[in-house]
Amino acid sequence: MNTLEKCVRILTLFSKTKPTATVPYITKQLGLPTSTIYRYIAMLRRSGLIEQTDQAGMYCLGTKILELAHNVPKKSVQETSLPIMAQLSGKTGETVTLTGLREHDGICLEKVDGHHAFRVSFERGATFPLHAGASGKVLLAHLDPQKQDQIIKELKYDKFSETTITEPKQLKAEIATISKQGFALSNGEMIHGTYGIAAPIFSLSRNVIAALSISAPNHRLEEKQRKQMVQLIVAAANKITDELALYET
Amino acid sequence: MNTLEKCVRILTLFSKTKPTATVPYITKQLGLPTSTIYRYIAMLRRSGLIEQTDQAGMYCLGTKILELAHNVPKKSVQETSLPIMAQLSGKTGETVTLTGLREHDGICLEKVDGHHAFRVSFERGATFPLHAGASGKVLLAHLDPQKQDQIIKELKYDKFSETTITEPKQLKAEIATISKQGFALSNGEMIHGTYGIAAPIFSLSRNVIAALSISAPNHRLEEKQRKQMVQLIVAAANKITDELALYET
DNA sequence: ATTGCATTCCCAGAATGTGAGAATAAGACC
DNA sequence: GGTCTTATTCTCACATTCTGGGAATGCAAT
Repeated sequence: MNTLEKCVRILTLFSKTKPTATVPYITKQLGLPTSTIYRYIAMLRRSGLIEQTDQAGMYCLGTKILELAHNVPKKSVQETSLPIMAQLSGKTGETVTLTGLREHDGICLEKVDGHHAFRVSFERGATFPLHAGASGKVLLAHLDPQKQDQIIKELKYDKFSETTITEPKQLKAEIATISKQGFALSNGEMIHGTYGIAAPIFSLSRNVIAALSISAPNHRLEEKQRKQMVQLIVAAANKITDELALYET
Repeated sequence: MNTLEKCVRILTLFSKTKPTATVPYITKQLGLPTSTIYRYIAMLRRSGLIEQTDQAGMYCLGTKILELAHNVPKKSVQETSLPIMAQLSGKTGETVTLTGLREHDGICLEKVDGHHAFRVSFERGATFPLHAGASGKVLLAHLDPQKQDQIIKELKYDKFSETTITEPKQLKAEIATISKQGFALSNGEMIHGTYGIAAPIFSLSRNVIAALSISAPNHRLEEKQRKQMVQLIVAAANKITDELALYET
């Protein structure tokens, strides 16, 4: 484990739910000696990746990361998708999200909020596990079998709600269905009370590169509307796939 | 120069205007041997901080950075400022920006876009030098004299337009004025054709912690409106300062 | 085939990283 | 003011990793 890897591990300890950490905490998490962690914290602070909060002994991620994030280029999927997402969100009034794959997680690359006051809203950069929610499942479903198996084995199967899938077998069955039908549904698997529909976006070489999804409070996606929504999402995802194919040639 | 510092230098080479880079380019920029840079790129890719673009040999910042950025906590200034910024933007129709200090640069922490179709719009995480633009100057003006002198010496004085200040002496004079009057004006110093007004936000200990600014095409901030705008900005900045003081006690 | 370029490999010497413990600083709590 | 507790820095002998020139491999395009 080299210096960079250790630094990234430290940085990854911070999350939305645990945005600050003390040195003793980091020490425990990484199992490295205190003086070593202090040395790392000093390094990370010098580079701006970590900052001290108002409270002494508390650290959080620094603004240098915002600066770097500003320079992460948008991929062609993102640029192609945005107008189509905006259109879809306008037509349906619901939040539309573009999700990519990053390691063994899904990551929100773009989102267009719906106009309803009561709505679901993810943020760019938010990550979530692949076993819960329509986007995660649809990404997983269209991965090549090797990666798929590997990820299914290594997932942690956190239970977010009553409907969250927590068994590898169950997940495999679900994924097989999704792969056949070309879209995924989620009834509150990740966030209780919400409903999600997702469809895959492919590269020219027919690899999944992202998932397009729509999310709403579940009463607005009951059976009647749902059928129509599925059609809209699948059509939009296919449109993005097609446009990407045009550019890639 | 340790591993992390080298990594951060590599990451910092990427910018909005130069979002991708090749290994030979990085080699030249950092003055390190090719095989070393390849080793670093491999490390950075493993951690997701850098990704390969469609073209072989081209690299760009990776989505891991988006994930990290999502977890950078908002400081109390940001949370206090946002509603006030929204109100100010609503009232004036112009873009309102909150700018913080990061090393020797300003960095956009928050922004609320105005409703005009023709408008100025910065993005969260965008950085810019302190010698140009109202926000930069106002931050510089209220720093403690030591830091101020140091930064004034070390600035690179890039010329963005006709009105950009490029002389340390001139900048010092300007800053003295700004410090006295409590706000800064910029007539296209950074972006030709735009006008900016900025006021400082202070901590309880009376250190500048951010600048609040309003930016617009210059014809919308002509002398008549400008006076009123200055009052609005200064009032809003003071209000934020006061609210922060309440919490900090 | 051949060229050009990206990328990986190799390895002995050089430079950094490591971590227990001591030392210091900074609050917090009698 | 004194006494804790906890944060933070420092030291140094030792271990580990890093370093970088050059050779080797891989991969397209010519």
